[in-house]
Amino acid sequence: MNILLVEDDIDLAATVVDFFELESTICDHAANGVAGLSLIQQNAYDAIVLDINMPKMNGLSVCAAMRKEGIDTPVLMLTARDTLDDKLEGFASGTDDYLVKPFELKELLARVNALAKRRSGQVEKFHIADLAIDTRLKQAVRNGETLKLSPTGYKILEALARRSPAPVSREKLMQAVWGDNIPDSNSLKVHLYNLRKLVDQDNNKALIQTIGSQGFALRSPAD
Amino acid sequence: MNILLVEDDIDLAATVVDFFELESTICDHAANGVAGLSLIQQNAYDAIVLDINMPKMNGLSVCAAMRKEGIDTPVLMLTARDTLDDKLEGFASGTDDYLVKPFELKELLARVNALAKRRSGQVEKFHIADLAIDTRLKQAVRNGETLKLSPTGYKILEALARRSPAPVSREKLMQAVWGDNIPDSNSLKVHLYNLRKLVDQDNNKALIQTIGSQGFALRSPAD
DNA sequence: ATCACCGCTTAACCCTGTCTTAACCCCCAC
DNA sequence: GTGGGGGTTAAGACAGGGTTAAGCGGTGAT
Repeated sequence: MNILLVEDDIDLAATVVDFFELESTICDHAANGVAGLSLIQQNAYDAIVLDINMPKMNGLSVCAAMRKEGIDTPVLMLTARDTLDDKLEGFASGTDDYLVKPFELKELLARVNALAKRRSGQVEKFHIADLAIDTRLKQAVRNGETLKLSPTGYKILEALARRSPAPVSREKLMQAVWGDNIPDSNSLKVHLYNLRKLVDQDNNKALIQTIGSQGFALRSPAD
Repeated sequence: MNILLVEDDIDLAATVVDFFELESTICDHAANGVAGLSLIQQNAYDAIVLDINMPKMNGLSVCAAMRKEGIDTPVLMLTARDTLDDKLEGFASGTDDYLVKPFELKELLARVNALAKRRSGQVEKFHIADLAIDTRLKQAVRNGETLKLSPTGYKILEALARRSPAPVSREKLMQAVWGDNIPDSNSLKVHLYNLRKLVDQDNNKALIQTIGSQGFALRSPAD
């Protein structure tokens, strides 16, 4: 794992770098925005941690600049306590996550790992047993055959895969498919039914499982 | 999302509750520390917002008390403007974040969401003797076999595991399972019976133990 | 412009597993 | 002996999920 920290507080930066290296994560460091941007342009990082308040070029500008160049490395923003507007702005400029100072080191690590992983998942595919999902092509393959999923069917499947093997509650699923305004009735049930027919079909191993009154999970029956 | 606000200023509290409900976040309210603590003990919140200055029991004490009981729900502390010392004290008592009054509602919401989300992403696993419980997967494994728990069965087991090896009173268990409205009769007894059949089965070492008239504990018999 | 097709929603209905209830039993303490 | 706390059992109620079919709206082709 290869990440970049852009932070003007030298003490804090040193602490973070040390901690990350303990976890076998290589962590470059730049002390201001301009230096950071230049490193970003030169290297391929798995994730980037940006402080917002910095001399020369603040984190938001750095983020906006790199996005403009088409660099889609995930970015986690570090913000000071009382600057909410910054945060909102941050997300507009292409930030993937943020953390409020002061923070715990292990939390930063966890989030950075999550971001890096998420991204590698974005480019690649999910694999659950013999089912492969390609989020870019928006299609799923099982047993060599690409499944003829409807748009919503695919959305549900991807939402399940994203959390796999953990169960996903009905609400989360509906959220994932319809966003804010959810249809009245049991539409989800029907979609799940149809999805199962396509995915699990005449296959012995049913990957889509219903977990008690918790929700649904995508995992191989053995687990 | 289910959060608790403990705040003695009724007007402020009402404002916050209204705002949160607009954002489809259920927000309980307690007007003083003692009431707050009792709600905390009874319910499982995703996050708790505590005012520091309150009659009867201040926010710091509430936070310290709940941590002492092993409740690790994230806490956001509200502090008056010019009491920095309070803040430092706050973090000592187990606070996860704080906000200075006056604050913007949307900022409070953003922080509370961040806290709750952070926690829900965490993987929590419990190990009691040869029993392993994974709260993310919502399943329990003993002796290599995953147990076929009913929804309520799992809830009870998780509640027991959360406090293990301490005993959990009937009331606490019922709260954990049914929340507010509890069934009339001896349903818990039956659930416990069924749970034991699944967990302790033909195993010599019974992990679910009944403690005097204290309640029930999940621990290995040796302890 | 019209028609056919496809997927989405809706509202039934059925079925299975789970929860509740109310017994009865046992053991121990008083 | 009596009462209370807990364990065991079985039956009925119930909810949640599964299944099916009909109708609606949009889209693309003719």
